[in-house]
Amino acid sequence: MTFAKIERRSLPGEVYDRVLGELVAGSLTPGQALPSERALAEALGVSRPAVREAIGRMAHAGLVKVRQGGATTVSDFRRTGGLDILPHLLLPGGDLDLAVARSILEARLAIGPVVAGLAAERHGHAAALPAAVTAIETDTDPVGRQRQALAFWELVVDAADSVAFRLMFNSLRAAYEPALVALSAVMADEVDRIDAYRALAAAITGGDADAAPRLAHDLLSHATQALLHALDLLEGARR
Amino acid sequence: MTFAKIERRSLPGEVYDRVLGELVAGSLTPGQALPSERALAEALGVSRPAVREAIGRMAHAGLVKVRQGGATTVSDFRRTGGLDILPHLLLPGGDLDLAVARSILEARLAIGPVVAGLAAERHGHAAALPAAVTAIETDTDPVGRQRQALAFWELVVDAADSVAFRLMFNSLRAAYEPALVALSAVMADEVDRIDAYRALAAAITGGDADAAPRLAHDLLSHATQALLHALDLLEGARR
DNA sequence: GGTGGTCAAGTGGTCTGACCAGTCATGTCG
DNA sequence: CGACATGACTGGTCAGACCACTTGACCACC
Repeated sequence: MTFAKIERRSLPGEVYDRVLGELVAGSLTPGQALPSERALAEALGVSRPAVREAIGRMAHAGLVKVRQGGATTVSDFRRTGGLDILPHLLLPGGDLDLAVARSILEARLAIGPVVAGLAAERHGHAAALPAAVTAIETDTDPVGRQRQALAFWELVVDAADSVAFRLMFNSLRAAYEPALVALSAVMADEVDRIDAYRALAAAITGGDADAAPRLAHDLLSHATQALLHALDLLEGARR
Repeated sequence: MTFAKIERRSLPGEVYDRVLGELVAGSLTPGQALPSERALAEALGVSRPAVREAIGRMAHAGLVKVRQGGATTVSDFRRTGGLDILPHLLLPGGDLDLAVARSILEARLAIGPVVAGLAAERHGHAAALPAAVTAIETDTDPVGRQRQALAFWELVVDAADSVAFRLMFNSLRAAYEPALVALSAVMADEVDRIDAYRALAAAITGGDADAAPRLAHDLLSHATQALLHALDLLEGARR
């Protein structure tokens, strides 16, 4: 028997999610004034510090603009938000946002090969790659394989030795992981191609900066196609 | 006469920057325990709520791990941080981090062409591009030209109609903007190539998804080369 | 008619002090 | 020696207060 983790969410976190939910849902439009902290605190049944902390995070993330004395106004998160709000946009209120999912897939397909190329150029810390491939191969669970594949890519990003791409990967993973279980069926196609992983690992460790991007693109494009197709179907079904 | 805006920094923001500074400077290593909120508050001469809010933001950004009852521990920001901490890594304490700068340039060079390609594919909302090129051309101030060029790229990203790339752009811009003035000399080379911008704009509005990435790469690679060279020189000088 | 001054109300900014809840090291007892 | 109570310490939350600031209305003045 497995026990689901008891979730202990913090109060400010809850408030943050709640307000952000209103924001991405569109009931709070850019430029509009947020209710005052005191009013929000009363409406949500929490104390002002909790609301303050949540709003402070939102301001830090560029989602709202607070001005002392004046009202806190909503910013256009598409113009001012950072990559870290991606998870909230992907699953606003539990439903998958198809446009966001599509854009994440595009980003994955575009960036993966670049990172693989950089990793091949610098092939310094890529010694662990073959073991990571074996780990994918050994894992029989579809979800487990996805996690192993994620770990594989993490090593690739590490080998690329680029802070910017590393942080980008972290943000994208944060958006991807919650949907990981739901995607396991569609992704099985990709994570089963052990040979493709092995070839990519070999190109990187071998320092083949020409082949690595090509192999990475080849590896990623299959599932990307499948997923985009699935998204199209979903979109049709929702209409 | 122009007046510089009076900047009013918030106390929690100050605390955040201070602690993050310690973190990226390496005096707080991953796994290490942060001083308690009360101790930090006393050490920094502020109240506990201010410290709490700062730590709350850091936890939200994945920089530290707080556990009720236990100590707050430092995470490895390279493994858990999001793209939004990039500005802090680029200018830790005012000095430019060369490796970070290099990685941002690589990311720019890799992503720009992809976004341009997507924009050409979808050429839906690219009507404003020619005007943006004219805006670059009209501006005589080197720094102003850079800002106009940034606005140009913003339109390109918009035309690409990809949320993920949009947010990525926002994060990268946040890292880039503080250094904009310092870079104006090296970037002048790029922003003076009005014809290259015009050609790229034409390819995008014309829906030429083959030429757009090529033109974008061509446009970006020049300054990238120059900047990487400048970074090498800087690195040599620092040694 | 425009300018600037004054004032009150409302907002965010910060602090204090308090209590709750969870963790951990300590020391005691079996 | 080991299991276990216990107390010190940590973060989580709250209420209430005061300060700093913005806004808008009103008013006196030029």
